[in-house]
Amino acid sequence: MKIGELSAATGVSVRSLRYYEDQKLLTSIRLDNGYREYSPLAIEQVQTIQLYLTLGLSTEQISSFLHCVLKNKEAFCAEVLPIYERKLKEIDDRIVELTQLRTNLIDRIRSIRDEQS
Amino acid sequence: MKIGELSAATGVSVRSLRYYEDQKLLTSIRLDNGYREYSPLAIEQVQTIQLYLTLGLSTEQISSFLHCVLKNKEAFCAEVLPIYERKLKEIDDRIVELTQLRTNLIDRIRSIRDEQS
DNA sequence: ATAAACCCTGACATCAATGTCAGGGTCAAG
DNA sequence: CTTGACCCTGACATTGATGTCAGGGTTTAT
Repeated sequence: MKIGELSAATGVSVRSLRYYEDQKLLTSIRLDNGYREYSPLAIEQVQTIQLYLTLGLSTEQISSFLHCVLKNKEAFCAEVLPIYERKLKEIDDRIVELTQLRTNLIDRIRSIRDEQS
Repeated sequence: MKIGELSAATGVSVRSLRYYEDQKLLTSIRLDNGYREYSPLAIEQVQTIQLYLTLGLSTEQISSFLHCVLKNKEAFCAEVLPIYERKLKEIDDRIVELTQLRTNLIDRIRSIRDEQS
């Protein structure tokens, strides 16, 4: 499968597929003409990468456990849990931050409205 | 007041003060030697800028109403409210997004823990 | 054989406030 | 007069996945 086909099959841009390879998330062999050739398994692999990206993980984090997850169930990859937990803490912290901002903004909006009425 | 003094008085770096001027948030006059000279009012002005930055507004947004806010109370500046409301919506959207991500992560963490026990 | 559709690499742009460095002028105290 | 502490401008770096373009080779269908 050539890169354009993999892109069509996954909805991921050609640019991104090359980037994933750069980041060691995806491998391909090269044909004599220099074109990348992908195994059919690459489709599932790309979908897995996308899944982790939408979870907010970085390519670096993904690369640290992807080799394992592609062979086993997540639960058997010891690297996954700590990364999930770190990410969860990041998200919780960020939600707290945004919530405080939100409260502050709402107060200020109310003040303006009150002064105008 | 020279830029270093303003920086000391506000806790804002010299680099940032120059940037604010670039972005039309702050003005200064120039002495014969090319140095910036600030009025004592600049201290309060910088603190006001900082306040809006911590609310998550961009320098561009701030510059759109700062001239008004420095002269009047916020409530009399018609430009402020719509910007606050837009920002509030952004924050709410982001909180929803993060909350979904959070739920997803928690589910995955639980699955892993369940499978291991 | 030619054109369209693919593929390749390398590089710059995005967002935005701030850090940092280089190269150079100014001022104040000893 | 020298040294250290300021000040100036201009420019590159940061973050990170992706878009986009240039310049050039390959393949495929007509």
